Amino acid sequence: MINLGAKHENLDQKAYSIIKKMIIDRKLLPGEKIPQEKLAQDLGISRTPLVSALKYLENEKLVEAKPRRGYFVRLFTMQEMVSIFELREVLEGLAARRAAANITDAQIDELDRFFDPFKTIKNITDLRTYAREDRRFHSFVTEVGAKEFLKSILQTYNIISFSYQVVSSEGLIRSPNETISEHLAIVEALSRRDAVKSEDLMRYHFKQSIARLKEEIAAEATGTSVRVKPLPSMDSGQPSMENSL
Amino acid sequence: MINLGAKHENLDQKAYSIIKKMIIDRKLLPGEKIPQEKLAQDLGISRTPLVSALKYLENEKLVEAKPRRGYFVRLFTMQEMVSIFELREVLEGLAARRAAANITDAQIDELDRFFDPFKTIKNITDLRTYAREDRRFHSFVTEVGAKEFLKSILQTYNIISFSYQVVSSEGLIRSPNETISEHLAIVEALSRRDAVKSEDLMRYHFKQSIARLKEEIAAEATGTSVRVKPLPSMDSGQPSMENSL
DNA sequence: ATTTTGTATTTTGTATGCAAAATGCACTAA
DNA sequence: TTAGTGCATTTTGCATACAAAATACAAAAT
Repeated sequence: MINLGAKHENLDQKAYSIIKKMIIDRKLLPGEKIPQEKLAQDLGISRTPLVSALKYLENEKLVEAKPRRGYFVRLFTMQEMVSIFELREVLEGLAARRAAANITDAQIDELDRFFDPFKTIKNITDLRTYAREDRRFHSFVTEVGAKEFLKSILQTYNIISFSYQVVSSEGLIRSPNETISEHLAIVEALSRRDAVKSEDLMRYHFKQSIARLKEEIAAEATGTSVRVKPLPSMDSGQPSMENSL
Repeated sequence: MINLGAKHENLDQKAYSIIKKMIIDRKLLPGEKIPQEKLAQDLGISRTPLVSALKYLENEKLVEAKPRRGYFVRLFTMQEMVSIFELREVLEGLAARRAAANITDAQIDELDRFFDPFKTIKNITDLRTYAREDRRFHSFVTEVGAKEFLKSILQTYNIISFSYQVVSSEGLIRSPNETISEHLAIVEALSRRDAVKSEDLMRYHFKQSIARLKEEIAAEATGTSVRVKPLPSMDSGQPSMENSL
């Protein structure tokens, strides 16, 4: 007896996807209140499945419930963003380790072409394109190495990173000239299916960015820099899930 | 202006806590269907807040929703249990790292008394007491080192580990004689506030248990052993959240 | 002009009702 | 005996209704 997926996708699931996308695409901004009645009408559903969807988003931390006051798009402090990156460090490290163990020959071919346009350039200036490739790369590793639990957690925190857009310059914490070699080193370790090295390099990559992030925060505190801010608005052309490093 | 907590705790939160406890205490067993109408009546509430609570438990993975069929206490395969332990490896590793950085002098004193009754014994036979101490130890590290995000994730997976009771002999994967030295080494590193060492040792501790777990699974597959099974029933006297290693 | 108070309006939390789907069960056919 | 088949019963998903709480806002008091 086959159990055909068992997923009809109810209204709350659809609402969930739509609202999630609205947050990612910054149609709903951090801190903003979510108008239940209005949103329900816009989606053509009642409040019941809408609130269900909000519950999901609540433990995904994308949304915050204040009892008797409603739901708000969640806002993160800089300290919390650092915590999230520390989480991503160990989780993507694990994903890389598993990816090295699972990767197929075809996937290795695909992997080898990552960052191709940048391999020969000495000074990378096209931040937008590099940032996109960066996100695509992290997505790829997650896709190959993470399933079920790890995948769902990682997706959540990647979305937070991205939707909050901690950093300016296309979301890059460090310049491409600094990170390209790290990226290529990870690619190389994965190609060799070296699990330990892949994990180590991925964690090193994150550690470096976290250190920089902390510097930025310290600098901002002393008034030296003001690059760290949520964007005022933006339509992510490609709704990639990853934040760039 | 003070924002007094902002938590009145609605019915769904209460239901959530109660159901969670029922799963931990094995009043509801893995695979079992959750009878909405009946449970709602037992709790003296309507289905609306009950279903809300189930949504929470759903993305905590303690419960599984099959559309149009209802909610079921989630059941995990052995492979999934290994994945969960791999997750705990990196997450508790991170928790240990942070704990080493945050721990107070008072907490170090407390920590030093962990495993006291076992320090002088050459062959530990009281598995039950050791297992409890083990869980208490892991809880302590989580409490000191993990907050917000990390904490909530860890709690979830610790509960799964415990509620599913992967392993026999009080939930211990390896014998106390094997793990006591690892535990004491972690205690020592934390006391010295050595973040790197604390993380490394915690991960080593998990890696060892994971390796053993995989052996168990392989052995079970070839019919050598049958120790790995969900318990038929049991009232956890102390509802500790941690699974023992 | 600002703060406070009181009242009208909106929004939340929860129960309830109902159609559609799933389940259980008696009956029939092999 | 086992395997269908059709019908009655239960359960789910969702909309709706409504009391209690929160909010907005106007009038009064400082």
